[in-house]
Amino acid sequence: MTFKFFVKYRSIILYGVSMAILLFLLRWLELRLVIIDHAFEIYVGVIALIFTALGVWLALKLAKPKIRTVVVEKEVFIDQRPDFQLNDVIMNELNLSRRELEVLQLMSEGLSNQEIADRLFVSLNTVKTHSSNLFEKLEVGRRTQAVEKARKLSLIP
Amino acid sequence: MTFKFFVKYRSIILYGVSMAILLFLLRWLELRLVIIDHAFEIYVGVIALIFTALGVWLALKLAKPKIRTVVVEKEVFIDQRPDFQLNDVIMNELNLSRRELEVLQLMSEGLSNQEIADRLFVSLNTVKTHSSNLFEKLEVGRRTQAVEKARKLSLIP
DNA sequence: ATCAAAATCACCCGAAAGTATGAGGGGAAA
DNA sequence: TTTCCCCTCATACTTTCGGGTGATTTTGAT
Repeated sequence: MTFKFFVKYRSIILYGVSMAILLFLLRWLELRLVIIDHAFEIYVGVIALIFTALGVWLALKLAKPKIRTVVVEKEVFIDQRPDFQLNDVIMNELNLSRRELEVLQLMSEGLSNQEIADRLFVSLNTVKTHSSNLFEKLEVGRRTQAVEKARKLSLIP
Repeated sequence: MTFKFFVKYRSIILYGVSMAILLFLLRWLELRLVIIDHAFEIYVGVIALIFTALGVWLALKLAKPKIRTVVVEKEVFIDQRPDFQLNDVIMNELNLSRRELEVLQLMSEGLSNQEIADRLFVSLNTVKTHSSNLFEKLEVGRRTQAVEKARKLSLIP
């Protein structure tokens, strides 16, 4: 309870204590400077400066820092290419099977036949068979032609 | 010039002037309170409080506001489809030669090495050499990967 | 249950692609 | 002049690809 009170008004309490001590010191100093000419002005000037500094310190402690929000717009370029839409018409026309399409897609991503086999959990022979059937339906002779043609026919993105 | 100087140190100058005026007033007040007991402590206490307030005011004036930057991403849709624009930056970055680019373009059209050789009037070996160099620069292992990567890097349409 | 299509797998073989190594010529820059 | 880069070409070899042939299993429709 009293601890919390102390924590909450810590700065203010410290300021008060500091003020009391300073006043005491200044009073003592006053008694020593009383014989010097213009001692009073110097004395008061010192008080002013010291307590100004104390005020500044207190303000920095208590004041919530101003936060100025700056909004920065950053352009993010997004490829407008809409979501790829598989051309079902061509799929039916060419009578491509689902498996053949899968092989085609992975082929277009640059995978080797063995890699495609690993990806689809089948044997290399199976992939070759599907490739062969795919080439026949697309009427091409090699994978690069298949990929190129499939892209044009919207079978792959 | 002097106007700018004033604007820049406006708070500090005002503080200085305020201090001078206050000292004058307090001096005047001092002469009126000198006959009252404990006048001095009251006098100094008033000084302390007043200049603390001034310090607080000055601190709040001078404190730099924290700048908090909020980045707002603004989506800009670009239509990448129209006229293909060769990415010269990547070309330079990868240090691709003109011949390598030519081979890449024909490769992406589905031509075999021999067909590319016929098209460019060079030998099969030459095409293989260019392909090899191209794969190295693109950090790929086969033509399908090269084509895929080149498309993504806007080296081919 | 039957049948056709799709999927899976194997093997053989030649073609194509890709790697490694080496050589020579021309042009530009230091 | 020397060096570097690009282009061209060759040879030998390895790996991957693709065609051909055939078989079995699975799946979906009737």
